[in-house]
Amino acid sequence: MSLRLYDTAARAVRDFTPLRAGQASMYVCGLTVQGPPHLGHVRAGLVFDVLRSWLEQGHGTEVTLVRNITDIDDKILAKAAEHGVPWWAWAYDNELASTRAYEALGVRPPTYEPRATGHVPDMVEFIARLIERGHAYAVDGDVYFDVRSFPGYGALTRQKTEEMEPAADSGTDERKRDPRDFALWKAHKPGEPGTAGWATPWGRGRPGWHLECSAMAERYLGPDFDVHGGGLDLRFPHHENEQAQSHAAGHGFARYWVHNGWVTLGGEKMSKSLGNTALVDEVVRRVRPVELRYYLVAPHYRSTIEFTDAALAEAGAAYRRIESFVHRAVERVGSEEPGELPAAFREAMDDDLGTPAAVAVVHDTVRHGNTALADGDDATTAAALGAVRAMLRVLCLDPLDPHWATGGDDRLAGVTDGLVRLALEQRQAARARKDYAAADAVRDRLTALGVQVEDTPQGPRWELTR
RNA sequence: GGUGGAGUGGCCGAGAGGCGAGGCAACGGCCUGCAAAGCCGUCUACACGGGUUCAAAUCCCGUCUCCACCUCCA
Repeated sequence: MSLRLYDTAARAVRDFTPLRAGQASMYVCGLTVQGPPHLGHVRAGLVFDVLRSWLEQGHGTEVTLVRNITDIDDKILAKAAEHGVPWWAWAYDNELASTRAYEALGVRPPTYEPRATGHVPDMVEFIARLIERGHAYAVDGDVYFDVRSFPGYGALTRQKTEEMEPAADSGTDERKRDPRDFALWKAHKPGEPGTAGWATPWGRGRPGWHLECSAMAERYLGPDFDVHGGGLDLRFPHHENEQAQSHAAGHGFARYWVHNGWVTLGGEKMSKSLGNTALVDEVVRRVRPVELRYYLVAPHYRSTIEFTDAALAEAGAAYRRIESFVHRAVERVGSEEPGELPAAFREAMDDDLGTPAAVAVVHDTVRHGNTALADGDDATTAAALGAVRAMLRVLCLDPLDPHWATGGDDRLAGVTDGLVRLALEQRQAARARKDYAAADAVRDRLTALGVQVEDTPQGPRWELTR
């Protein structure tokens, strides 16, 4: 069974066949590091982390994943100026914040994470090629892509150029041949810092946004590659422009376009201008990162996720049910290594990365495992544990993965365990002499501390509830 | 104006012509000294109005509501 993916360009689900058998190349638009990341920003990272993981673990495909950092643009310059810091320091600070956010949510680093500012020579070459082929022109140090020279413009998003609203700033710009022409290269402007400019054959200036992705995709993945990913809002103009540039330069470019849906808040797309953002840093203070990952990974990647505290709490409860099975099963049968993936899980993931159905298989397996655990059927318990761990490993949600270790002080953990056991022994003694008031008092005290006590046929066990 | 998406049970969230996804909550039962955890069961939903069909949440026509993009956007 092969993976099927929804391709935005085809507007249909297509069988995924990589250019080179056993190897897949993916380019994902990363962040413009103008501020700290919110949930919407990291969703894209998460979605393509899962896609990569499924290609690797589900299909034995070797994945080269390139996710760029846009570290120079109008907003970065504006915000840095507003805060009185160099633009490059502002960008780097936010790049570090993004890396921390990805790290917190278990998003593995891509194969490579190139920065726009590190690829100016590639862009210059790219522009020269476009000018040579008659698809770009320079005016006063700016270089524009000539939309009318390229008949395929608008193909990705089915935009008919004559129906499009003219760009807000285009009416006044008489230097462009067409209002829809977009900047490949921007001339240095008087007020801008000198460090935000590079010498080119067309004068000093800085990169236009769209060009960097075309240039970096070519450098690391070649003129043709498998998947190009990013958020829905990038379809137009960003991806349309990228495709136009690369096709006009003679490249095959992306073979599949994959776009993830929004995270909304109050029914609207998270954005700084609306003030409706939930920053990763803030949310992670309220819930464990692994629960946030479950919340963002369980719905289908093309669905909108309306962020609410109640939904987040529900996701946490659902995840703890899985986690609790894994811990209880390990206590009973030892830490079974990840085993075979259930067929239903494979089918779900192959069907356009159907994580909702895949997660349902996890829950079904957990239920069977719980029954086996209650029946003392160790062989079935172990098999369920192995399957659950294998599925969770694909989603990077395995509670036994060292990544999710709480990381506390081991010595302190030992002391805590000893103290809780001491209390539980007192409670067991009270229960033995049927002094239930005393036994319940011990349990109540532990509950108040966030220690949940469960009596099992093998004796009492405890778990932290938060 | 153009392009694309959405509306599903108390809630979250899948599905895309027939077969009750899954989870959370609630209620009942089993288990328990009582709980907790777990298991079993109950709640039979698809924005609205028409139509096609033996059969429609799913296809067609119309309507309403919401969201996104149209050169800053994950």
